[in-house]
Amino acid sequence: MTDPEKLYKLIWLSRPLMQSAEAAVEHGLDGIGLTVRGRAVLEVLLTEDEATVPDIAQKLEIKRQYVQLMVNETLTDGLTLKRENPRHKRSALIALTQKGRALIEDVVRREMVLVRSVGVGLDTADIKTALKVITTLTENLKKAIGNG
Amino acid sequence: MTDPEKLYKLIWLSRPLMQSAEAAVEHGLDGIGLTVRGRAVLEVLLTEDEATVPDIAQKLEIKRQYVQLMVNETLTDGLTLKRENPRHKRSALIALTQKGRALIEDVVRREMVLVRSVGVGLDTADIKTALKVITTLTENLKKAIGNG
DNA sequence: CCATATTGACATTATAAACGTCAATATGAC
DNA sequence: GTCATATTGACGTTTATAATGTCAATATGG
Repeated sequence: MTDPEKLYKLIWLSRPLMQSAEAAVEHGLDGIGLTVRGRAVLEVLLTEDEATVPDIAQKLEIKRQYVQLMVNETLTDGLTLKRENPRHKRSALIALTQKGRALIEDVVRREMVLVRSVGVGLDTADIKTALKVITTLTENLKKAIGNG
Repeated sequence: MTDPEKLYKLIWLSRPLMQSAEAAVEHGLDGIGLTVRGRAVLEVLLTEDEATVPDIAQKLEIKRQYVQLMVNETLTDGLTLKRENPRHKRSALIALTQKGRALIEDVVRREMVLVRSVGVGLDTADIKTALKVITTLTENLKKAIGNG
């Protein structure tokens, strides 16, 4: 049996966690010349290697029109470039430039240093458990909304 | 020792969790005649019984000027009322009306039903662990930003 | 009593994102 | 190949959430 009170608390802790996490990211981005939304695009491309704008939108779970703006910024800044898309002539594949890759890798590296420091005192097994709980919870919530 | 990769994943899961949770709340608010920000105020007052606008702002960790708007809405809708504040004559205490209390209690009750259903399959001990991990993580992140 | 702080009210701005729509062009079924 | 349908990029509008700035009123505390 689950304890609904604790579960309720846990769910609402997601907001403060997210806010501090994003504040930390913003902090780390200070003076680097990369915006938060630019970072989001680059991070997707770090794992995806190349993707169309709609692909990225799906990954980020936001609308393609907004991603378009994000991507255009990174193109302007020379952090990404367009590659011919064999599957769709109008929709180019977006990929990291050398500059973009160096930048996002540096950003992520620094973030990992921070993560390491905030993780002091936490047990690996507990983190694994938390990861499982949060994942399950998120999936179940999505399903619950989807249905009714 | 902690596993920074897993920890990193866990931190970024806070966003999808929060989004589905808030989507669920919005869903539950549909047709009730209560806005998301109205709900936030009422929920604070459910645990605080009475509070000034600046008090609520501190609880919600947002600016008092914005909370003022939120509170004014609930006052207009007859969900909250002003009480004389012995500690400050200009800053009234805000408290739930019968109507407001009934409404927020009903909303929370329904949310608990949903929480119960999405918690199926999760172990109480695991939830407790997750709660501890997330709490620690959030605190540490806040500290880390605060300092350097 | 008076300097200082708090509060409410209001206006402006920022950010993240949704929504609507158009024209261009691709794609896929025939 | 042609044509109906879908996809995409571009652009404009709108919404929600919140921060910021500022003023006047009024409280509070030394």
